[in-house]
Amino acid sequence: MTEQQDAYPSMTISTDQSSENIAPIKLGERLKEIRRTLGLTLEEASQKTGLARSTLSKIENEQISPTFQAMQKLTNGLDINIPQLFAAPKKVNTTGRRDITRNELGKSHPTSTYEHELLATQLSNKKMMPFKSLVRARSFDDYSDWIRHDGEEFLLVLKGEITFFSEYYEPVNLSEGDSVYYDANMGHMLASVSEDDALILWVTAS
Amino acid sequence: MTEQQDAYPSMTISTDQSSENIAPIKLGERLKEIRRTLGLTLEEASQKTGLARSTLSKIENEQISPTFQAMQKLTNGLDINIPQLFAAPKKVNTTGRRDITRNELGKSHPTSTYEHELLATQLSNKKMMPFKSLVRARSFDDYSDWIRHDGEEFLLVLKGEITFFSEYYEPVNLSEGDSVYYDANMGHMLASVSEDDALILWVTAS
DNA sequence: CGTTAAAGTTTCCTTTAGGAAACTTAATTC
DNA sequence: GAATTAAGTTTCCTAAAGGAAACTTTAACG
Repeated sequence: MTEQQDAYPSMTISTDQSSENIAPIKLGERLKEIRRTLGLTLEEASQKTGLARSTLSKIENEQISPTFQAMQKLTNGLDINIPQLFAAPKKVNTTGRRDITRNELGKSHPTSTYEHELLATQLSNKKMMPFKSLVRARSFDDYSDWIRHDGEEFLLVLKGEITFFSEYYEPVNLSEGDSVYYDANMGHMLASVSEDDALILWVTAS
Repeated sequence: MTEQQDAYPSMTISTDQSSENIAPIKLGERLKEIRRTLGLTLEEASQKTGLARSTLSKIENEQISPTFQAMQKLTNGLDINIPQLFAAPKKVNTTGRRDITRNELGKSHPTSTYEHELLATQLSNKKMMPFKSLVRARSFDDYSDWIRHDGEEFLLVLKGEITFFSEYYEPVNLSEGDSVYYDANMGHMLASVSEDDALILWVTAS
């Protein structure tokens, strides 16, 4: 498993803008945008939310900071949820992003028990992290402790056979084509059954 | 590809509780819970957030409805994000969920261009949807229009060779072991290159 | 253009949130 | 178990939010 992709005339095309969003949320701006999108006047929005026309105007122009109570009326009345209101001030437009990784050309991270190959390295801010990994471990004892982290994991055996150990269940053997989906907060670890390393694909999301 | 897993002495164990959360958000309660979890006294929280001890107390006891401004101080000071504050009043504890799908024993959904096999059908409310699919289509013409939907997709070729068509890029051929990660809002479609159906694994998240 | 109607803003007043300090309750120490 | 301290609540004041109505701006029409 090589560790460089630069050597390959890369097929990767990606438009990607990272940059965290720490900017103070322009609540008013965002609200006006939403109202406009819904095709509502202040008067109509007022009726739907139960907030005065004047109050809405002031909120939209950042003249006042609405109370939580007011915000609930807003979100209920306009049928939007709160995260939606704040979380996406600047819509991080990801449309059109794409990243191709050729076989054996991911970014390699070898450890004693695994050799992880991170796929789709060109894109940041993505919902999932896909890996292809060689499972080197032969038994439970190769680990010092359970692997445990936030999020969920999906795993599919590409080649070989592995034993999937987990905190709350009995170990199971998985052959080529078998898969598991599990919560990664539950302690877990893998071992190859045969003498050869096993190859797996796994994807995490949190 | 069979469509029943019941026939197989299933390895699937899953603890799963759905139930939407529409209940009026107990902001104060939740806040107190968070503060306690962080091991902070009102005084300490006051220093971190810049809000008066008394104000915090009133908020926690639902005596006042904090302004958005106050809420920002709260979330910044305690280093929590706003969605987290509201969105997860009752922590949906998913720890310990697991679902094993044996090769060729997923839930099958045949169409003219694909035969989708949904994996990990036992668990609901999961962040990812894993599929194994036979790509039946032989050309672009087998489709009437782009496939386009919310979320992101990761795709890996298990067997055969496919052409990956997408709205903003030139078509690319992907062989066994190759993968793509892309935004599913970008129009996309697949065709098998050879006479045989190709086999792919793909995972969506939104 | 001037008139009218609708959408949006500002003013003014009432209600409520936010802060400082007094007070109460719960824990700790002698 | 009284004295001391720390954590939390309530009071009282002031600063800011919310609503009704007056005012200004924009759009539509003759």
